Amino acid sequence: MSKKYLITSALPYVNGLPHLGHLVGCLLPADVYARFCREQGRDTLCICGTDEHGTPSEVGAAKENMPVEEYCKKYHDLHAQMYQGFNLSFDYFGRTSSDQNKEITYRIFHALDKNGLIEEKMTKQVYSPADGRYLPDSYVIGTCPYCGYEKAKGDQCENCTKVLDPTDLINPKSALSGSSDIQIKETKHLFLNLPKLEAELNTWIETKKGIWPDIAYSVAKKWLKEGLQERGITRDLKWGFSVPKEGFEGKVFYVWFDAPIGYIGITKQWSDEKPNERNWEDWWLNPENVIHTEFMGKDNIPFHSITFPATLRGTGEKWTEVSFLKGMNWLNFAGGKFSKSAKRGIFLDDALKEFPADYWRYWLMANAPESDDTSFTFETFAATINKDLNDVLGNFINRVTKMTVKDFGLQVPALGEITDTEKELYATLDTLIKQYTDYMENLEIRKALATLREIWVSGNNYIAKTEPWKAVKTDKARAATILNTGLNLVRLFGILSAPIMPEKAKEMVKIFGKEDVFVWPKKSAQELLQELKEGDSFTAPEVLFQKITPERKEELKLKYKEGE
RNA sequence: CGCGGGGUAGAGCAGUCCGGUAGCUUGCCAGGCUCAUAACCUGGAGGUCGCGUGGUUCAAAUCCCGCCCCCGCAACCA
Repeated sequence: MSKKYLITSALPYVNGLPHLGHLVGCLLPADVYARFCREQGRDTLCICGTDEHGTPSEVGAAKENMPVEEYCKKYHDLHAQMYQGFNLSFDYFGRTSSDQNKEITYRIFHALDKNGLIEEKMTKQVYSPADGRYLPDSYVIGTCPYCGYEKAKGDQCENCTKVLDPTDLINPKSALSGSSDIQIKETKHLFLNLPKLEAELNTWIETKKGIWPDIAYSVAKKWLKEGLQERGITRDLKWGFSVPKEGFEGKVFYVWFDAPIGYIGITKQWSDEKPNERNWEDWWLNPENVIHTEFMGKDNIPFHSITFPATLRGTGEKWTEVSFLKGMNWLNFAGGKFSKSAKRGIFLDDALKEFPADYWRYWLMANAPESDDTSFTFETFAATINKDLNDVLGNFINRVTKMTVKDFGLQVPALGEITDTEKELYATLDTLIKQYTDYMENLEIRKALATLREIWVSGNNYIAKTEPWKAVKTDKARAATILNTGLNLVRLFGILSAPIMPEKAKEMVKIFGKEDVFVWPKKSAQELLQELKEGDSFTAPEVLFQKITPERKEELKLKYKEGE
């Protein structure tokens, strides 16, 4: 039985709109890899959705004066719409608040409870009568007892970075209402006993050394080294799955308990749509036959490498675990963080208004923050789009098709004698395509994109060497051979670019009126460059890419306040 | 305090695991070509690889020690 490829992107929190950072860290690479896998002919399932429970949703809904269910639906739909705009090819974009997720969450919870991994503890929680709710730690602000910073949050002081409890703060206030009437209440909560699973997790994580990216392995190891602690999985909120246990009425599961379970719940949403042909258990209770690749920003690594695997293992059932965890660093905006509240950075709706999705997709993958944080600037964005997409790729397509139309019309000219120059091209492409495929397979995204670019360059190189504009005057058959090869290159470049730039790739292939379902090339370059035959007709393509002018670049910098 | 990541030509990165005269892209300079989106192709200049004129070694960007700087870090900021 051939393996199944399960691909998940970290679930973006429903509250507010996503920006380029969300896209680059998990959503986009998951899509690129899913496309790659599908083109390889693999049984692929790519799952994503919105993470909906928790205080920020409740607060956001109150602010917009709507019921929290409605609020979440509204933003869920907005997320879905934007991701569609970026051509993210999730097989299902679901919700952690779905009935299916509730069912799976309960199932896992009961199993953990049965295995003695769930414990009750009394905890002190901050209650604000003015807000009529318990406050999460970071919603309490006050003066830091260590450095005197007046706007320290109850979980950590941003000024001195000390980790705090809300009760440490001097003059604590609610960040919501500003009320200083803060009460500490004793309330009972459930905890997952992570220490019991620590040794087992450690053994498992060590098998990932040298396989997972450094950042993923070392963050997981760091947590284990410091020793796991029991982790609260319930909260005093209304918006969430109610806790199915006596004595816990009125409490819900903590968002971080049901959010990763959401991958499974969402898969069940997908399979419930066509229960006769789909079965979520084939994907999630089938560890021997499923390769599960997860994509996420570095903040999410602990949950996916420690907490969630522990949750699944604790059930005693054979759940599919993460095989490869692709953790990404941050994408910053002009040196600082993207920020919703400060309106810093580029949000997805704006991005799509400025440029086609494929421009963003290409830049983000070519500059993916794999080994270190990376900054987005319009300077590098414009330079990359102009050089790589316009000068190298776009101009190649343009020169080859224009020349052919002028000298041979709208038909693929005949392939004549194959010379050493063609053979050299075949050899170069064989090497580069192999390299490109390997990098995609191993999720070395920047290197993959650099190789893709090299592939495009090899086309220009070939044209420069063979000089068809001269050949057409002296040896028309030779010119025909060169342009035949050139047109085949255009089509091949389209196929190879498809996971990264699906729209533009489609346009590149479409001019030959052939398939628009992409199949990853497995033949030799020589065969690949003979798929378009003499006499096949094609249509002259529109100019595929537009340059970003210096004026436009400056406008964008001003508009998005780059450098402020 | 501690922990993790990073510090390599003007800019952005690879190379570090498995030591052997420092590589890629962009930018700059020169040449070629003129089919094409003033583009393409070729060549060149440019780096004491954060610091210690530290240790190991015939040989260190790569291993060891000490230090400095940047980014991130306890769970509802991706």
